[in-house]
Amino acid sequence: MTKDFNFKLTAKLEGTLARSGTITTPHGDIQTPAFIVVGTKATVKAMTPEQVKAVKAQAVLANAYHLYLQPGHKLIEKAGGLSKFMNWHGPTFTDSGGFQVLSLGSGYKKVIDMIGNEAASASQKTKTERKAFIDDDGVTFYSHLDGSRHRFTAELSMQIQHSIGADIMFAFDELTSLIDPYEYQVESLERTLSWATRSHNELKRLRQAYPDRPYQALFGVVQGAQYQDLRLRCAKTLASQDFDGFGIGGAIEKARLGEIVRWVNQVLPENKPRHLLGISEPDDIFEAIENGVDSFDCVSPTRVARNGSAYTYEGRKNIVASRYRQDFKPLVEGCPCYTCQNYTCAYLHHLLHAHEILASTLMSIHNEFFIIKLVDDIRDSINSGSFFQLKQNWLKRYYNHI
RNA sequence: GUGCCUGUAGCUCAGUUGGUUAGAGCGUCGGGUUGUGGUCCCGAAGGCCGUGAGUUCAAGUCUCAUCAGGCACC
Repeated sequence: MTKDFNFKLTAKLEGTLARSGTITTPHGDIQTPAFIVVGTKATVKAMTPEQVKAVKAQAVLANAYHLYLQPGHKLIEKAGGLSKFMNWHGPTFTDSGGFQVLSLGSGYKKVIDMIGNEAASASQKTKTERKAFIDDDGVTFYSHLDGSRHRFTAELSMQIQHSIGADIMFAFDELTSLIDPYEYQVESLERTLSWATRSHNELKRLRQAYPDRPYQALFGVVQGAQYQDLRLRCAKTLASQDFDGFGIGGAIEKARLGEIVRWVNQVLPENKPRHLLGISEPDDIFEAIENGVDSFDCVSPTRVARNGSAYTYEGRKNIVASRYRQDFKPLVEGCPCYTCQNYTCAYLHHLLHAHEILASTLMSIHNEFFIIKLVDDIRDSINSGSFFQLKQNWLKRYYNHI
């Protein structure tokens, strides 16, 4: 098997950990820093692959848990792999399903924000209704689709991801929440590290068993919550193993995101890519890139789009609000995206109120374009040395509306 | 003309043998959404309970009258 995966640095920003580069995969290159679009169930919600391409997305990230339950990873394998199945011909990622350990487990139906506050849940019976139970060997959970019982282990996650056939896969990990105590974080980190090694070993076995498959890269995932000793131990341990790159995961307090990412990236090898999982707020993106992150993925652009919010240079705007009823300007004046080139706020406001499905599509096109362009602009600024100028101007306008 | 049924939030309706400040869903208005459990989460505004009398300590609820809509019969 040829290893047609690598990462090449293009430029580094003096005095920071920021860098630009190129990730090469069997399905094409990714210029970094890059925003990776999320397509959980082998579709970027409400968007065709042509539209995904038109917003300049370089890669799509799908989810092993969801595809395992529906339509089943074996079916995707039979279809010729994720890329062919969903008609997306660029690079693909799959997440391991580790996130669902939290979202179906201790975090089930709870709102746990990035400060660590546990907000009131939709259901008061959270504790008794949780649908995932964790032990050192794996996670037992109940399908959100039909209630059937399943069990994930590091080995099964790798088998699923291998069948799905994404270019970049993540090791099976446990995502803890900010409100878990230190003792639990330690216990959880042991599991994540052991699962990383087991994921790696299982993949080696699969590579030998299927020597004709294109190379599928594996990223180990750094956990450790907000604790420096845990983050460092995790990053060092993973760095000493032969991963192709790294994910940085876990709930991270917004105010400490840059700091935590810096600890990790100072320890991880410079010549391998680092992906920050689940982040897309503009200030977080600047912080992360400045501290050495190469790629991101996040559901936010499409999720908030479906609920009526649009990213603009002056912050996020709720287009459902009545002030847009007769606003005949585009979401962002001068924005070259398909939505802004052809539609007004008033029309989008109407579609949202009428619950027309085109609203989701047009809003998603704009939001994905906007966040991807932000990251692309940051990449250019690293290459040209104007990163701090861009950061200051951009964030001032976005958060202070100046 | 006679009999019966129905009038409660913008809409569709709940409201116990009469008993605190009359509720829900939808809609409206505002906010939220960070490795997605595809129409989600939080909050707010909005009612002289058709109208007028009466019974009662107390009426959306009981009585009478009246207005409006519906059904049936002559």
